[in-house]
Amino acid sequence: MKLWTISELCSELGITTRTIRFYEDKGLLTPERLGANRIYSYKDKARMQLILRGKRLGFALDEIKEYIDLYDADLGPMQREQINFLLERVKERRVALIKQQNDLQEMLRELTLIEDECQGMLNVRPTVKG
Amino acid sequence: MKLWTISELCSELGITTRTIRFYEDKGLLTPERLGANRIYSYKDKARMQLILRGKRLGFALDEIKEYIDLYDADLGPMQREQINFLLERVKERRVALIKQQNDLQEMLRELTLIEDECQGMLNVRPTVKG
DNA sequence: GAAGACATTGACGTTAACGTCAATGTCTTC
DNA sequence: GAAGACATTGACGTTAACGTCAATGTCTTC
Repeated sequence: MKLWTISELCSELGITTRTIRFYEDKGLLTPERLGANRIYSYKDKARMQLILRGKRLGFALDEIKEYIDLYDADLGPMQREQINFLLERVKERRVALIKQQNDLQEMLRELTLIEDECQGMLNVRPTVKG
Repeated sequence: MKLWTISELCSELGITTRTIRFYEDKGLLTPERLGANRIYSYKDKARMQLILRGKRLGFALDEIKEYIDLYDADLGPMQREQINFLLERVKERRVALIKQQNDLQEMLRELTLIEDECQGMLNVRPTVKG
């Protein structure tokens, strides 16, 4: 079972040690310790990847934390009401993500239009002076 | 041809006047003036909507500005080389957006899994005490 | 013409997400 | 055992994206 030091994990993920410690302060992950030193497991790495994906999608760390909380909620000891509550949160998230997906597709369409326009300009005739 | 005052446009877009003035400072839009007062045209509104969409997608104002610059670049007076340069930028953007789209779909898949798991827990049996 | 409603331009404040630097500890290596 | 390499915990600094507040102007309305 593979383990990482902080600098190993950071270089694999392309972030700084400051960042990962900052996330720990914010309660986004809780690595084991070997003495004073942090030791990261595969699970920690996966969690960091979730966080970084959230960032790429433009979420704030608070929102990412909420997502992670949904992600590793333990349904076992939950009451029906709690599960229903969680389900609601999940559905809200889904709605927001689908909105974002629409925005994205719209933007991609626009880029395609611009691209076509550029290609059109380039294909009119190789050079004017001909 | 419809025109807006700053507070009209802001309330339609759900933002504050501070925000729109801030964007103007950053060079993201340049409304007309009637005396000292800003007057917004339909084009300004459309541009603001582009900006807000960019924000929803998690872009920084700098990136949004670059996008807008692509968006209303005037190809007419451009040299072939300039158009090719612009094309490159557009393609870079497209690559980044498609990455983001993949991230989004992955997250949606995960949400679906969580949702199913919740539904599963709820459907086992209505209540335990039966 | 005084009172509101709305606008303007500074300018300083605030929060999130880190960067940076100092002081200190531990572990290997020559 | 001194020198690096890597780690730790503060703590203060920085940047983006606004919020807030003061001073002031203009325009309507009673």
